[in-house]
Formats: sequence, structure tokens, C-alpha cells
Amino acid sequence: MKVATFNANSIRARLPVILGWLKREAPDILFLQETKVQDVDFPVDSVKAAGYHAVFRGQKSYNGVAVLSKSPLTDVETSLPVEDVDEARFISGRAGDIHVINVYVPQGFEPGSDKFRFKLAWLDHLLRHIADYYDPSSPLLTAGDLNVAFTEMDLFDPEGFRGKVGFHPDEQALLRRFFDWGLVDIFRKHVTEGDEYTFWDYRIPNGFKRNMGWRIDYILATAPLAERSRSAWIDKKARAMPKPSDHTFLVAEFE
DNA sequence: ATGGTCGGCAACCGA
Repeated sequence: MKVATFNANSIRARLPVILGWLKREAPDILFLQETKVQDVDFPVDSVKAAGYHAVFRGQKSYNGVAVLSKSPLTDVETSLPVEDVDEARFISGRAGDIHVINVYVPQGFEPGSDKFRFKLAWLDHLLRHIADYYDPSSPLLTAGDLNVAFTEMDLFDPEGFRGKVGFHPDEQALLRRFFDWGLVDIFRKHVTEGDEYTFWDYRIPNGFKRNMGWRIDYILATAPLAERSRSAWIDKKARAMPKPSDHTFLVAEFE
């Protein structure tokens, strides 16, 4: 089984990249974030023509998540309200006996802001949701853009960004709780060296070329699945295609 | 070389 996650930064702007990648890599499941499209405008026909089922929840302009899969997901939920705010950031479902969750965690603006507090509350709520509804001894995949670099390995300039949004101890303490609960960072299980990132800020000139990036996208899995993981990698080729997203694909293969 | 991010969506906001 092959799964991947990709922050598309508009599924409509990224449709050629996504369709090309599906054709080349043929994942069983692709988790998408920042689709930036209302459900009525979601490109269902293109996805179907590529041989994939789609579940999605979008909103105008911002956020939006989707799960594309060769086999249809069952038991789909598309809402996880936090502090009465129900943005399009969450999809859960089941693929056979594997439970899957796709998330787009709030970016958080800057520490001290309301957006930052909301980000922490959102992560806390997600963790409680997972702990309430799932068991670490059963197969669960949680993938998406967590908008947090966990360690210095996950960021090109840890000293420069220490305490800033995306590399703040309060964010990292929350991620730690996901790991403590029983979710394994599948990329880090397999790749423990090299400046490997999944996101390069468009605003840094030649940031991709200079590899000034962040590894803020994750594929997390509980033990029974993590034991079956054989490899994980970041597909930088997709970032070299015309009109790339500011993120690229993170991929994992399971037995 | 006298500039320098994207995408959405219609003026800026968010990342």
C-alpha cells in the first residue's frame, strides 16, 4: 500500500501536477490540503477519469481538504469543530480495515496571536478526538500538513526560527503528545539524515533551489501499520514541474 | 537586470 500527502495550494491551479503525479506514482491514497475550492467546484470528473474516488470538504478561498483513493472510503466524516469554528480542515474515513485521517492544521500566524492560540487548541482537540475514537493498537493513518517542524532536522534554520510560528515549543509539545499516544512519524522512521523538507516558502527568493525549507507535512501511523512501513520519501521532482505548489509530496509505502 | 511569491478573488488576506 502506497500513500501520499500533498498541500496543493489550490487543487484547481495544481490539477495538472496532481493528475500527472497520480499517473506516475499510482498511490492507493492521496491526502490533499489547501484545495481552496468550494465543493460545487471540486474537479470530481478529472479525478474520476484518473481512476480515483474522492471525498472532499472545501470552503471559499481558504483551507479545504480531500482524500483521493483507488477504493472508496467508508464511514466518512468531514467536520471537526474547534471552539465552535468549523473550517474545512479535517476528513476521516476507513479504507478496508485501516482508519484514515486527513488534516490541515491552522498555520497560526505568530505566537501570542489569537490565530496561534487557535492552532494550539486545534491540535489539542484533534489529539483528544483521536484518543477518544481510536486505539493505538489498531491501524490508523493520520496524514497532512501539521504546520509544525518537530525538531531541528525539520527546518533549514532552526536557530533563526526558534520560538517562531511553526517552530515553537508549545506546538512541539503538542506534536509530542501525538507520538506519545502511539502515532509514529513514518518519514522520520526511515530517513534520519539529510536536509529533507516538504515546504519552501514562496517568499524566500530561490528558496527551493537553496533548499531553505521546512518539513511540516507528516504521515503518522499507529504501531501495527508502522511495523508494516517499508520506505518513505519526499518527491522533489513534483516541485520541479510547471506551477509547483510551495509544498511537495510526502510518500510512504506499507507492506 | 533598475525586479524579486502565490492563489483566490476582486481589495487585499492568508500562507
